[in-house]
Amino acid sequence: MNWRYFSTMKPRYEPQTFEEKWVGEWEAAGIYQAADKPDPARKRFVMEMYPYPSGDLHMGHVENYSIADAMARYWRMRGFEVMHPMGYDAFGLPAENAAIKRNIHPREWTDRNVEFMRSSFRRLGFSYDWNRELITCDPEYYRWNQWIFLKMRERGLAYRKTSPVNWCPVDKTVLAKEQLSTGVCWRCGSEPEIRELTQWFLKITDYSDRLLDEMEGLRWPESILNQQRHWIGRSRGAEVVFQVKPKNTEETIEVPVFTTRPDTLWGATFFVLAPEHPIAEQIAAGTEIEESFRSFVDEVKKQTQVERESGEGTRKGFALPAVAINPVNGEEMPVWSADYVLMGYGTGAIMAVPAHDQRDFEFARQHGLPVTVVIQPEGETLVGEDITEAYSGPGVMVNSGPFDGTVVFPETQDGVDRVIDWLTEEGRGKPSINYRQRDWLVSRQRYWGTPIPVIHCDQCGEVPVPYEDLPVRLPDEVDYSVEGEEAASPLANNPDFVNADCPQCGRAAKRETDTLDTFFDSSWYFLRYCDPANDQEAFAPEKVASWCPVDQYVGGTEHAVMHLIYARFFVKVFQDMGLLDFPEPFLSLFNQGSVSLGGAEMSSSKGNAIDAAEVIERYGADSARTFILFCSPPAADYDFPADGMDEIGRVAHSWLSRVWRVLSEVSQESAAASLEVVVNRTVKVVTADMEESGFNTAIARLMELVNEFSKLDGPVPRSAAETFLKLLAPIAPFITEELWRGYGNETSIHSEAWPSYDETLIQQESVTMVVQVNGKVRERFQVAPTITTAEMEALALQSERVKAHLDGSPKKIITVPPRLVNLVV
RNA sequence: GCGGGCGUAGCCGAAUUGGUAUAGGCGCCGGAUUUAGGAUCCGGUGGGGAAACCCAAUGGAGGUUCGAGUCCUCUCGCCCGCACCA
Repeated sequence: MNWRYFSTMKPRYEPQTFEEKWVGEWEAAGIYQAADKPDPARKRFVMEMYPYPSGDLHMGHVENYSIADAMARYWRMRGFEVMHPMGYDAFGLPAENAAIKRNIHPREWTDRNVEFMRSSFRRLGFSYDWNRELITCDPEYYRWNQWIFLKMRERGLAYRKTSPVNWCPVDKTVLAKEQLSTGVCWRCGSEPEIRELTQWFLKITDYSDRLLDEMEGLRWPESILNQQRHWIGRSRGAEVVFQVKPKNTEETIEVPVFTTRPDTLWGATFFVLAPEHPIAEQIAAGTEIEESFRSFVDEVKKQTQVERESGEGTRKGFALPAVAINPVNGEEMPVWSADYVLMGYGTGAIMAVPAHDQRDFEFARQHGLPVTVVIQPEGETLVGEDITEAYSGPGVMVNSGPFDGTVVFPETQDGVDRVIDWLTEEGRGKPSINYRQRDWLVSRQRYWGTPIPVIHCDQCGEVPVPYEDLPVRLPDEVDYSVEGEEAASPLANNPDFVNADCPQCGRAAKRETDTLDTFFDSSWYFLRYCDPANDQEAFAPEKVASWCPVDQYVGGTEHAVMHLIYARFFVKVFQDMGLLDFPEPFLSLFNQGSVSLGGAEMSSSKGNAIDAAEVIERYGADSARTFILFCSPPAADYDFPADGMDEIGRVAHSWLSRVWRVLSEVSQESAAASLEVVVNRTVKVVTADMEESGFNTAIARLMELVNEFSKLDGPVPRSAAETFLKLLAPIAPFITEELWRGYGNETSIHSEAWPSYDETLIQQESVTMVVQVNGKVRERFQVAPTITTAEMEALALQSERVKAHLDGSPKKIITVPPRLVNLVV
């Protein structure tokens, strides 16, 4: 006997008629709300990188959230307490630029977009705990930015210094080193100018070693870890002091150099100072080359990074009137200034060993400087005049005084360390470690950000705003127009904001007018999710302790050395402050692939996007989600065909329609044994797929099961149908709920337990055994999975088809129960 | 140049990690049903053959192995990240 469960059943799948209804019901039932104190053994903190609130949402965005939501829903069904929050990275340049362009306030623009994003996310059925939503431009959020900033300042981790910094002329603000991609501004692509400015920095370099060493246990894509390792760029070597003698004076100047190859010290044939090096200027000062040197420096400075790259091969140099003394053998060598030596790395000065460093080699050949070989590779004798490139591999030290005959392996430091020890004993040098990473420049000359809570007083200097006065609120009035010679924030135009009393002496003083980089906001928002309404502290340590660290983080690769390093840094600082007791914020990181359309990056503003709202309107939210999870492995890139919108209809909507047709009507009869086996096997493989985030293959398995269902004579047995719906629920939450409730279930499918499977049932299924002769398949049998080796061999040898390829008895028989027999003749 | 990754059907992609290559889907071809459909259902879809059956193929060339998409060597092509880091 069959039941038709839908008295008013619509024959067609029309998701628009029921999807929205469930959003409200789920929220009313509170099924996605996370407790403050979960069972620590059964908790999962799942989150995606929170979005910048923009006014549109396309299928590229949908992928990120669909992946995380499928994970969150799966784990919830697996019995975990799941926290899956959402928030908005609501400060920042785009809001300000858009506001200027449209002549509205950034807050208005932002609020509108937040409202749009929130309703889009609800419509897509993402299982967020909306009670934890946060918006970073909310004073109740950014006051804790200010609190953290002041705490860091107390610990000496936030400080101001004057230095050459990158200033983007289009965005009209300074940039952190991390925000230059290939030498240009990461947002707008313009070439930055170098300006000498006083800026706020965070001392992230104090944490370089921990950032490097503590990443080891993270379940992150190797490429991200590698990018971070390279970004931090720790290199071990020695610092060696050279005596530099300008020709026009008797005095000598001590100039330290950093080298990773102190074993090549005896091969140093010249000495190079960066053009910006103050000692280079000192040497030139008052000599006849002073003018020409200055124009050389100007010429080098004029070059941007991009130009320096294009001018590859020519190494500009300037011979300075000085000699340097090699501390290992007392030999004099000429002193040069050259563009390839950077002031920003090491000490800004190098010993040049052209025989063993390619850059030094090129410079030496171009400027006629000597090349002395001091490392001979095995089985070869290099001659300085003849070689055509530097040799940097392992070998035996020669012409190296006490170290002649020492074998060195630069890769492993073998031999090199002996030289460092010797230098240290002799007082000529010491071990040294250098980092590529620089301190994080966090001040920005923009309005729409967190005001830096500092007051500048003529009497007292730099005075922190007292904690009880936080937050320092952004004023509503803003005048972006005025721009002086000095890079200044629009806040500087607002006298009501700027003028303040010094908290220490009470006299008239001026507020800091720069705001914080928005990466400051995102460095700790995951902690705030644990305690979003706390007005006494940034977060209650016990709440963070019960949910953090984040178990699964989902996002793109673009933040490899920005957000993902900054957040790690903050957590380590909080650990030192005793606010939490774990070293790393994100245990597992999943990078979704990029989504493009017709080979070009999806972008609504460029008119090259598949709009999520349009997909929902035409096919429903489930189709959007199912398509994006099915079209390719979630970590792989996917390029939509030109008719991408139709493709979603052909693939996802038509399959869900089929699901609808096949499962609208179910039978109360129990499933036949053969169907039970198929269902159990499906549970097994889909579970394995979900564990590995293999959503595309999970959907493929579910498609196979639907194909099986449709081969049945009558309606699908209810138990089988419900198992299927549970497996599909994390991916397509609406259709599964609609059908599930249609069967008469009174509570949500999303609160159901994930189906289990019976392995013994799966073992009853016959499998195909193949018989190969010399590796070629000649016969197949359906056999029980429990078949023995002897049975397999017997079966194989009795086959006529096999005998036809056999000339006598096989030399060797390989069996792999229960799948394969290979006969070797 | 350095680091990471990829190359399987016309297209997106599977392949228990060394064991039936091409699951699932799109597209295409054929059939059924329908007043009609760009709907639905069924079947086919590397090549040859009526069929039994035979042969080829995972960018290319070698190698290890009873057996290689998977491991090794070389090579070609593409994508991403970093750019003189001493």
